[in-house]
Amino acid sequence: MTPEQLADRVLSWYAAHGRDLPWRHTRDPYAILVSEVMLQQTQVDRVIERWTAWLERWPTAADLAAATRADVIAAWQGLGYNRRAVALHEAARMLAEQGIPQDQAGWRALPGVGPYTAAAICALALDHDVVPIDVNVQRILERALGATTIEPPTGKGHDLTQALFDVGATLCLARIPRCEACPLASDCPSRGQRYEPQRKQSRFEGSRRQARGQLLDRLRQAPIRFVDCDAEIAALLIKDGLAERRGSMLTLPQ
DNA sequence: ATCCTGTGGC
DNA sequence: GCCACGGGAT
Repeated sequence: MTPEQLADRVLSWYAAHGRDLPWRHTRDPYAILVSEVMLQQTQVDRVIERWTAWLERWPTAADLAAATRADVIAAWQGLGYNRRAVALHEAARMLAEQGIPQDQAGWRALPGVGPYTAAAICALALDHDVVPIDVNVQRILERALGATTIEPPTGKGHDLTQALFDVGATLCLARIPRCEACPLASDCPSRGQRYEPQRKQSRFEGSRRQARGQLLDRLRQAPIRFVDCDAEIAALLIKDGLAERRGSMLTLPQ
């Protein structure tokens, strides 16, 4: 199968079976940025309501830039990878001050925006003909083409990106793909194959990760006396901009 | 127990 | 290149 055929079939499938997600109703770069940062390592179902509420509370980059960091961190509760909240807040300040970047390099200059997110924003908000490669898109391309990138047909970068996300999320699953429903199956060399998990995740119970999360949750409720917390864990939060020491107290920043 | 639309620090 | 970074769902 050629890349052109793949794009064709995925786009046809998407027209009939694509998901209707709230951030697909906007082209506002700030709103797309919020969705992409939330979606980094976080599943769609958990992001939908949080994105909607976030955009209601802070509709523009200037609105988010004007918020306190403490409020932004508090609003991130439950989304995980809390550094993203600090990065997004700082990114909003840069957007409010410097305007909207028009290319991937410009977006890469924002904290929390790496190669994937920069490409995604350019494809989805700026309508550039690029396809961001995340693990899901990479999986589809490797299985179907033996390739790691794809050049979208002119004018189709935006739709092909959304279409590949949906194929990856609903059909070309990591372990057990649903080839019987996949528009690529008839010409996919990997059709019918199963895959073993390769990633082993360390235990969460009793981990430093858990301790971090618990301390941050306490800070979200109220400042605490420094002596009442594990200094090593507090130092980790401070290093990431998630907490600060004020006298004898540990608080959310600002 | 395993999965999940990455980024940044070293 | 390797590692830390959350938390919910299944």
